[in-house]
Amino acid sequence: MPQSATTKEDTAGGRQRLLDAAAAVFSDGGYAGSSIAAIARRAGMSKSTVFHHFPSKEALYLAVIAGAVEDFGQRLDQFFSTSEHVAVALGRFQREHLRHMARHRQVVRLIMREIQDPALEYKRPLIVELLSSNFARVVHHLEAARETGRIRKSAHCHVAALVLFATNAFFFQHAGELSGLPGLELIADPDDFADAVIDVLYRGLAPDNEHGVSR
Amino acid sequence: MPQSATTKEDTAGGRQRLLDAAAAVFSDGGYAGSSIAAIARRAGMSKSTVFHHFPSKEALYLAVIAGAVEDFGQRLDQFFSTSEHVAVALGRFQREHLRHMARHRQVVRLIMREIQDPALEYKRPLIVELLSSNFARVVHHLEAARETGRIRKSAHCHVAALVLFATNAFFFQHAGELSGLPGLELIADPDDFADAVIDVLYRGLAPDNEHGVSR
DNA sequence: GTCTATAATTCGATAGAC
DNA sequence: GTCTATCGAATTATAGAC
Repeated sequence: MPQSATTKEDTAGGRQRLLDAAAAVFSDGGYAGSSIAAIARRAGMSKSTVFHHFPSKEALYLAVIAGAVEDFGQRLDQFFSTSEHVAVALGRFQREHLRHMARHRQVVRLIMREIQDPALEYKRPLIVELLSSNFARVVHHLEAARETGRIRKSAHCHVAALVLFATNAFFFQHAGELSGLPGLELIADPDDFADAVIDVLYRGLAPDNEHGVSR
Repeated sequence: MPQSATTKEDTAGGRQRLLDAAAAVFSDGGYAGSSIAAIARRAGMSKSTVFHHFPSKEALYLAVIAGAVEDFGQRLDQFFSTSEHVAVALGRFQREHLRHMARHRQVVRLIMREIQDPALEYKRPLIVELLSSNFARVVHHLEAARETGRIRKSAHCHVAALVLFATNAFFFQHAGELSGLPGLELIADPDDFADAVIDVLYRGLAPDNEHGVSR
């Protein structure tokens, strides 16, 4: 901890290079299929250097995942912080989330795989916790908007947040096939897609004159 | 083709038993990790009988997937066919879709895995085609509703349909962890969840007085 | 490189339904 | 008798061990 900024930041520092390399290697090959040696080679450093930065393969693996998730969490609040119209804020969140996933596609793939069938079973709660934290943050912002009347009082914020994440995850996973489907070509652009989703979510499908519905 | 109903339906007939067994075995173990022998054993028949029903392991695998998808496709139209309120129809679709996935969780897992990293790479288009067909059907129903003014004219039906599927897929995959999250316990019941999603999607998040928004 | 175990697929043959 | 489901044994293909 007592390093000076110079040491810490390091020009394209070893640590970050290591994390990137690990993300790439883990991403194809999975946890078990990736050797520290391979990661070290890719990062252009020796195995011992890897162990200087992280105490174990597990720790490195988790650091890769936590890094991307927390990184997004840090920026998340900004998307909502301003006093703009909620729909605008939501649109920005959605676009930025998609961009973030695109930028970190390897880590995202890692996370998704880890959730489907965990390589580190007993670490799952930890990862879920990380993701939940960001989720809770979005919920919180929605609820704040609801309090101030910028979102309808009866809206279910948890569900709304979930729809946001779910839709983005889906888009991320299937953007490839999706763009081939008739009617969705227009949506090939993530930004356009994000806007379209928010349009539906914010304005709803109901005709403009109608309101409540009974089941 | 010229079999009588008796022959075809067969009391818990071998064919269906085979498909069920195949779904179970393929579901854990994946395509490569599952042997015809294991499937035959599970279905209580000999290997040769398997090949009597299906020309190859591949064909069996695909039949399992196609079966579940087409089964849902057949019932899909009914969910929309009536003249009830769109929100009601949407709610039913959402609930039935979740139920269908729950009933066929093994096949669903198979499909999701197949899409993530395909065991039968060159069959992917076929599977996508199957799924797309159901997707297109939902879009079609939404568009019909839009024509008749039961959904607002400016709504993007493709995106709305995608949100439906995406949300359900997400729920299916993460229902476990989800129910642990604070604020989502209430949503543990799939039916309640389905209704909540439709509430958001149909009515939107906008305050009841407000309408269009510029970005 | 050969040898071997494992898994896919093929080949008759049998038994029962209509 | 023909048709279909079923089986046991025989035949390939393949991947890994040595």
